[in-house]
Amino acid sequence: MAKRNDVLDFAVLGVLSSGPLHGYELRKRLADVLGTFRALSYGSLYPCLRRLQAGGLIEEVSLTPVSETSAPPLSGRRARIVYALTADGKEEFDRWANHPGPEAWEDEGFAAHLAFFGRTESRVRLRILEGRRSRLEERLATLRESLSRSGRRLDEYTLRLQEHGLDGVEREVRWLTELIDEERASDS
Amino acid sequence: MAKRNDVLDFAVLGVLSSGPLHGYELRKRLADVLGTFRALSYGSLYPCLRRLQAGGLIEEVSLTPVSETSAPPLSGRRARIVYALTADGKEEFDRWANHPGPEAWEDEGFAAHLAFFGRTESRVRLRILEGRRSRLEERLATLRESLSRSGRRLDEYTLRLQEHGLDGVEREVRWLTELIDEERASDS
DNA sequence: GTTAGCATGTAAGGAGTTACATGATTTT
DNA sequence: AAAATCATGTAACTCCTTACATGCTAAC
Repeated sequence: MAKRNDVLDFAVLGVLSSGPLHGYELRKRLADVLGTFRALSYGSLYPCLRRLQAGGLIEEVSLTPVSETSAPPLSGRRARIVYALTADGKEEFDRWANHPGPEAWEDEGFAAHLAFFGRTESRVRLRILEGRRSRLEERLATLRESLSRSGRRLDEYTLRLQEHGLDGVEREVRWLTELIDEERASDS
Repeated sequence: MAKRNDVLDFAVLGVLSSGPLHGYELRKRLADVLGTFRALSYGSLYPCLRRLQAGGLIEEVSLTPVSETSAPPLSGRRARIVYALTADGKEEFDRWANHPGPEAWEDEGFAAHLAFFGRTESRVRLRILEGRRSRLEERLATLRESLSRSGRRLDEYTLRLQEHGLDGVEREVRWLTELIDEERASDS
């Protein structure tokens, strides 16, 4: 199992795990949670919802979504399709959040896991943060190696770009170290 | 014109502009120049070469590529197909390098332009750097706005991730400002 | 009355990857 | 004799975006 769009599926389940929502609203939450960049189009989202529904992880409900606290008579507006997690969906989300695979060290996967750290056990959080840091340290080694290998014959500006990229990764490693230290302190 | 793969095409023309190369070697140079990340697969590169050839921007040559300085009798080895820029290809590359479109402010496009700054006029370099900086300042405004809008209801960790992303963009703006100042100084 | 925002969806296409197919040469 | 590196190429597949189709309500 687990082969297809994984990260997106996980994010959708994660957002739905705080309450039922319809597609349009879901997309906005997704953008907030994963960063404005990962604001996917409806052309991705709606097929994803159908896929999750077909897999029995979410279902249509007729409840008003949580966003509508003091419901305006939901007068007209086009019919919304509100989705909620099923029991299987909750289970699947929990499996994702607390039994991370190697996708959790990659850029997108890591961001998605971090976004739902509130639903992840402290022990697992630490594992994800450390795994991510190792991943970046590997990348750092590769970058340094390639820079010292081809650095001399590179354009001055290209060199600056590479060095800037390297600094960025180093910065992220320091950031992760901070998070790890805090996690260890609060866990103790 | 100009609709399809643009950035990749530009990068290939750019690498070939320092001398003829065959696909295998070209791919390695491309990785050095654009960062190891942008190391595209042969499944992308070879079709790209055929596309450029069909467009008359590159052509097959029987010369040994520059990489073979003191040629080992090129004994066996599978037949290599060495490509060189045509006159049209040189012209097209120059148009790219010195008449940048809006793609030059985006992540990939900017990296590609920077990689060939050696072949770009100082005046144009400045324009690209400043355009990129404006682009990032826009992004900064969007991020800040979305952070202050949805920041309160965000998970502590998600917030940290967003802030880290924001810091990263600010850092890039400072970096660009350095480059711009240097460019202005050397231009004077 | 027209624009903006809400709301769902499909079809076509772009850009890339992986896995495969093929085969030689050099190094271990 | 196996493994690594050189070298070119194709087919299938993934994931995503854009543009379109539809239609309602609220605000200007």
